[in-house]
Amino acid sequence: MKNDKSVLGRSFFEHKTVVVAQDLLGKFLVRKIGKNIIAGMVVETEAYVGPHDLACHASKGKTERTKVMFESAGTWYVYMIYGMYHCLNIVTEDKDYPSAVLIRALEPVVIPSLERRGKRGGLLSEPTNGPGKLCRALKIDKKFNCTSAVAKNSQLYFEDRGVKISRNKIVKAKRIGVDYAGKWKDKPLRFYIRGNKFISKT
DNA sequence: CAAGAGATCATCT
DNA sequence: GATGATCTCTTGA
Repeated sequence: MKNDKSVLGRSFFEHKTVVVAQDLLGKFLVRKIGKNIIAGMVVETEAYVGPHDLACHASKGKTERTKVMFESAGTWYVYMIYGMYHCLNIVTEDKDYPSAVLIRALEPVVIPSLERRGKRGGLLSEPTNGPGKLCRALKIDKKFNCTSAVAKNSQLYFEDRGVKISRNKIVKAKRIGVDYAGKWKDKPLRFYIRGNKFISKT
């Protein structure tokens, strides 16, 4: 089915974090704001894979801030960083196991039905090539923290629009901004689509 | 072009 | 009181 669009459900996120991080490439992040819909294709992610991962916020234990990562798969983890930017993560794997995928970059997409009506609503006018920037563009803030991406009526969720990213298009790289994580800082847990123009960094 | 600093605040010690 | 899963602007070679 060419035009088959399906919303990703909980089971999609209940696999190993490194697998989910790669499977999310080519999926679409959809944001509903009132009657407007804006969306982007996921082109870059990072995996934070559990309590033993020193770069994972939850590696220091379960606290008020990190308890979201212990939630069931498909829960949003949104937090503020450096006082000015939000980062968007989707919780993965089993409940009580702290792991998540950070959405680092999107490729802007035009929603045809909105464009036809002459609206600009479908086109992202702000850059989305970085975790802080995409949150600004999609107006994501802490209201989404601890909410579900797999619930009906969610205003923020993923869709599969049939785009398939072949294995050899996926680049593995070390994560960014985690120099404090000791031997974990160089682990190849960042994934992005080879040649895509909307990657946060090269 | 590369490198460095500042902005600014929730969270943890 | 320190620091960070960032971004942008300024400085200087």
